[in-house]
Amino acid sequence: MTTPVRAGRTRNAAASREALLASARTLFSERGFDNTTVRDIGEEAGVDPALIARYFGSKVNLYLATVTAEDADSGRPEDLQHPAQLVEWLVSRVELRGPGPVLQALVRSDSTPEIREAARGHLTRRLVDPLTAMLDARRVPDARVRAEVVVSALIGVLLARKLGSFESLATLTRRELVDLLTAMLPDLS
Amino acid sequence: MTTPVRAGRTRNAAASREALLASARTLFSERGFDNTTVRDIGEEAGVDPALIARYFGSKVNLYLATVTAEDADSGRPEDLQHPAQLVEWLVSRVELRGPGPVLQALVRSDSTPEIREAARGHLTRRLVDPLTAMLDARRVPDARVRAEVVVSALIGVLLARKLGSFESLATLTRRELVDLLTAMLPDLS
DNA sequence: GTACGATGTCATCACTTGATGACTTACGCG
DNA sequence: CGCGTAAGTCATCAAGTGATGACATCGTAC
Repeated sequence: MTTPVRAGRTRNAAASREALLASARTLFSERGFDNTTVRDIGEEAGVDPALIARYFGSKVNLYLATVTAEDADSGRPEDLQHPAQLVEWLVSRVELRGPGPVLQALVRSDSTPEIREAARGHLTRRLVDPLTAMLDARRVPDARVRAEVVVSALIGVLLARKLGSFESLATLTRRELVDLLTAMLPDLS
Repeated sequence: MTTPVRAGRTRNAAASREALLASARTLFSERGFDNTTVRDIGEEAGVDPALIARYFGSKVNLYLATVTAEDADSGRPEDLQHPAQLVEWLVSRVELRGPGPVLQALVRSDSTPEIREAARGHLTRRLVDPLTAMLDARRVPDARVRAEVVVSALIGVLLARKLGSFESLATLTRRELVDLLTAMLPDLS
């Protein structure tokens, strides 16, 4: 046990790595994979972009690391009991932390298949599977496909709102949005 | 009245222009703006990409031309009377002709503001406004914001389906999808 | 049939991107 | 101290991008 993980101040590999990861998450989440450059990430993190290669190997691997980090995140929707809570959770999360790199990938055709697959798996595990279980428990028919429809619909609405594509949608309060979505999707109530 | 518009065979500016426009629509619709190169468009159209500059000025202008062409398209949803018909129309359209360059833009953060604005206006005019009118006529409260939610939700679902992001969703027949969406969104029935 | 303008081709520019490796600097141990 | 290595910096590469303009070639009017 030689060096503690957060060793020195000015030179700190762990801190640089985390800074890159955090910036990558933010930027991928805002702009998608292709529209984020490693130089952007480095600048945002205050770290030389060459270190991305050192710590993550490549831009793609950095992206995959953000997905993994997302998986390890707190506030698991698996704990929720009622579908309406999932809407609440998802909306809050997007409002507070941005759509995240994964939601973007659902409806974007860019990126390598590798990336799409990672995002797809993440979404299925974190959102579709839990929702399917909830619907099943409530004897909703076609639970799985309905869960997929709900998740992709929610993502469409949340991304459109985040991007300011529609005026009325963008100006709703969070509460109003949650209530409206719950009202409009009876499977959730 | 010197030269008819569709003059010679081998050399035909109008035909080349149309070929570029059609290919651009297809590729923008599949990959989004940034992930489509002018070389791709030229190859797909069987036309030298340099002609894009000649006939449209720039790649951005070519995109805007596809949006305008979309506006002039047949099968206007404005003619529809019932919200459920709009789902039918939108689903059919996406299945047959792809999502189109405009739907992509709703949930994508790439592209210039210029492009986003054009796509936004198009969507509002073609989908949100008619749906708002229909909901208004049926005395649905908050018609406009509900229309925006429905449209962005539908786009989320259709893009996810088109991209194969979710398995069950991708394997539905068109009919099943329409019925399911109509059932899940009571505003539409 | 010939000359001119419209149409199409091509090489190339300037720029951006992800990646790489040689170089420099600071930390921490002895 | 001073040295070795981890950490950070920088110049540069190769590939790809949109755009441009010089050039070639076809079609048509005269």
